[in-house]
Amino acid sequence: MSPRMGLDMQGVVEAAVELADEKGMAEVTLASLAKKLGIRTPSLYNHVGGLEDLRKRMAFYGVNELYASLSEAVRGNSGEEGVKALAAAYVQFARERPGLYQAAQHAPDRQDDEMVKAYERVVNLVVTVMNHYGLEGDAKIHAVRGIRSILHGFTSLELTGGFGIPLDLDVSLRLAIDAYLAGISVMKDLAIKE
Amino acid sequence: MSPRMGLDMQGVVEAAVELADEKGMAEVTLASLAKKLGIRTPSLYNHVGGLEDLRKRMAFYGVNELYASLSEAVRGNSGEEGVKALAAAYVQFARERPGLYQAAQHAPDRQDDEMVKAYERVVNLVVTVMNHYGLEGDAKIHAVRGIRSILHGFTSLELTGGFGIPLDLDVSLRLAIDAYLAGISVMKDLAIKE
DNA sequence: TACTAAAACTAATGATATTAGTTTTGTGGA
DNA sequence: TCCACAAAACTAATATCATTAGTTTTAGTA
Repeated sequence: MSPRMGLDMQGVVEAAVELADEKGMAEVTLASLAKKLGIRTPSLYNHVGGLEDLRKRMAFYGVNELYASLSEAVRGNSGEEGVKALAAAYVQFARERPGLYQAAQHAPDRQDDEMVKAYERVVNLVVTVMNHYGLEGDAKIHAVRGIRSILHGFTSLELTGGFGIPLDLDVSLRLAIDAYLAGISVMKDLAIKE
Repeated sequence: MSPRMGLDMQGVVEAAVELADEKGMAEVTLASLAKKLGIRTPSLYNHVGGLEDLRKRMAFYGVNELYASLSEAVRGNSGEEGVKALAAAYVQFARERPGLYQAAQHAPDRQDDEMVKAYERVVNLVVTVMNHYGLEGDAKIHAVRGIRSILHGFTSLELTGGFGIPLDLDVSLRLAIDAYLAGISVMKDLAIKE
């Protein structure tokens, strides 16, 4: 053990994420984080490289947590059930940890190998559940982009208060996914018959 | 004309939007905006109420510009063609004016009547093009939420660099919309036959 | 031409991020 | 047991912002 073990980076990042979930990413400053941790602002530089570095680490943490939630939800379910379980887990994650979800949206640095890998794990999970539809090559990529768009778009609109009318949001998402999947199925049938 | 006509609010907001399009919303500060306009920071307070007020006005401007682009694109087209024209115009807007699109995402203040109305105009445009599908009541609202989720999700992921693979993005969006619309059609047919 | 109100300014304050350099302190080895 | 040291935390200082208060400038109008 190193001399004088105090805070560590993981604890700092997790405290920052707590702040984000409580008050939103905009309220996560080095000043507010230091206050929460009971230390002075410059002491944070012993654990993170600065505000931008903190945000990157929060994004990394968020993407990994999202992956954990999604893979847990998908486990055992395959095909259409898998997609529905994934979708439900996706919005649940964003609702329970809105700040962390927001943090995970930080534009991924393509030079950062660890970050790219973490991001790809999530995308590959979506690819896996979509395998049930028997799409190949580009068609599969397009289909995955579609699902990801629905999930992120719906979540983002819900979180920013974009849906005004008080009509059950879970039903909206379920119907959107159902329609999209039904559409993929019929389009695939059409393509085969040609 | 009032004494000493200099800048006006509209000019300030438009300069801020230019900054946003050039460098992203994060770079839009009162300091950088004042520099761009060749005045000192406090002078901006003659035209806007502060940074938060500026952001609200940028969002309002963005939502109105988006509406103008979308309604122009939809004009004349009805039904499925209308939806496709809307979708194409939506992503085109975000690509040409990424900062303005980002600005328009600022969570709408439900107390601000003008803002709420501007936002509703956009949503109602989507409602209009979706009328072709003959959905009624809640079903229509759910369907509109679905389209909005696809459009915003796709756009947001594209702008933040969420799509890594170099595969034609326009095709991805077109297929996603096609699949969703096809799905809505078959689901409606099923519901009728029951 | 003189008045006036808006526009723009200077000055000052408080919050933030960041760097440099100092002090504290817990742990592992002498 | 005690001591050295490295990490942690600190103070001090600087630079950038947003914001407020109060002053000066200036273009249109009476």
